[in-house]
Amino acid sequence: MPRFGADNPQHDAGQGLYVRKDAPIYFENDTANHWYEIISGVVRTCRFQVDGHRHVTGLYYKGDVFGLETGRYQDTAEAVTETVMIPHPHCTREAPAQDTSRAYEWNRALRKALGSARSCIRLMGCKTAEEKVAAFLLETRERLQADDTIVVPMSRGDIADHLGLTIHTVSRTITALVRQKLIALDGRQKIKILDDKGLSMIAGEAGGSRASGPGEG
Amino acid sequence: MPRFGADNPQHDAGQGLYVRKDAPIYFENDTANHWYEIISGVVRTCRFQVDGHRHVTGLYYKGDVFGLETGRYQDTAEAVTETVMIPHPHCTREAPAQDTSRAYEWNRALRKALGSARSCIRLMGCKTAEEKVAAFLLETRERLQADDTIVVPMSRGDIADHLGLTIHTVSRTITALVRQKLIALDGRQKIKILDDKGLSMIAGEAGGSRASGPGEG
DNA sequence: CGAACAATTGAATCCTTTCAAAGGGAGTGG
DNA sequence: CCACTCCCTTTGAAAGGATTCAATTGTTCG
Repeated sequence: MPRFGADNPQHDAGQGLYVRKDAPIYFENDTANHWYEIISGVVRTCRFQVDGHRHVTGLYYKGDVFGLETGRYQDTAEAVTETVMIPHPHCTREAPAQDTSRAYEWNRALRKALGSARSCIRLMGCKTAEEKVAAFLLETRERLQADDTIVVPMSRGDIADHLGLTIHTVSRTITALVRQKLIALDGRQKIKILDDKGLSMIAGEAGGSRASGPGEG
Repeated sequence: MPRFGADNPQHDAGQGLYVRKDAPIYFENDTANHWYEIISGVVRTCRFQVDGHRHVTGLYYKGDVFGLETGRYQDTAEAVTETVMIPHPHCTREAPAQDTSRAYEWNRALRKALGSARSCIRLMGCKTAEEKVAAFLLETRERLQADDTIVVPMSRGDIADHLGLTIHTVSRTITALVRQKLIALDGRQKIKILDDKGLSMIAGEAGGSRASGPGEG
């Protein structure tokens, strides 16, 4: 079985690693040699059910980290766009966490990974297709650090497998949001957010402001 | 608004903390003073949408940790059963990570929390109600370290809000699994797993064995 | 034993999926 | 430069599954 992931026991730590669009980075059940920090580009992790269904378990953007599981990778990682990232060696039995700074680095990375996982859980907690897509758009804007216009880097299929929907439903839902004048399309990748609060409402979040709410000023 | 969580700035680190069934531990948006390690009992974390819907974002059992977010808690934590846990002080600006052993402790805790989050994501990745419930039962057995008979500690409502279903669907699905002779009920809490592999198949996992699969010998 | 709450079950509705087909871009080759 | 093809996306109609509404059954606790 010729499987070629970018993960390699001999990566130079700190060296930037380039992977092209759609290239695999590591496979589920491979020995986890490194975790990765994204310099530029987008990465997805996914799992496959026996019936062939794919579940995109995470999407990672500039500054995010992934592949922090110990022992063996529990997902497959692939580049969504061409991506540059830094591989960091994992803690192993032979090379345990020697120095403190290393421990702190892991700490920071683990916190970051936990945050990504939380985002994913929040997204999947939405019930209807409209809630999911609205939440996804808001989340993607935030993680891409984009303003009102998002250039969605992944395909409808990726979005669908991330949200637990079909391509068709994702497409229909986006169309519906356009018709409601909440967003506008420019090609299939560029999505402009027209009504922030409207989207937030649909997503089930407190409209627009993330803080403790209006309160009783 | 009188909100009384068990989280308290003055917890004695290392002291066991007892909370009764259904008691709150901390609330979303509270300052995160501690993270918790469960000695006995079960805890749920949840978030609420503006429409009132509840999403159970995590279930934690003996040995699990929760509440590791920095700054403010992002979920509300409540005891599902009466619970004993150990509060651990969070790293703050005033009291940064001084010593190495503390850093390692956090490391271990963060890894554990990441594992719990992964489980949750795996569960929510299931598409149909049957897949979700089957996966939930298998997961619960594992995390309770139970044998074939699970004493499910939470209500149908908790299960439903965890899986993104309604109480009705959960109930119907369980009934269906009983009819298929995959499980058997004894009261509403005791669930006996009759057909391991059958459940795994439905859950979409490779039947029973978790390893690299049959491969090509 | 009765009351209150949790769980189960039935029937109709709504939403998502499935099946089927058409539309639109990007890239290649003539 | 244009025509063609391939693949992704959009859209339509029918089918399937989960939710909602409504009511019953079963448990636990006072």
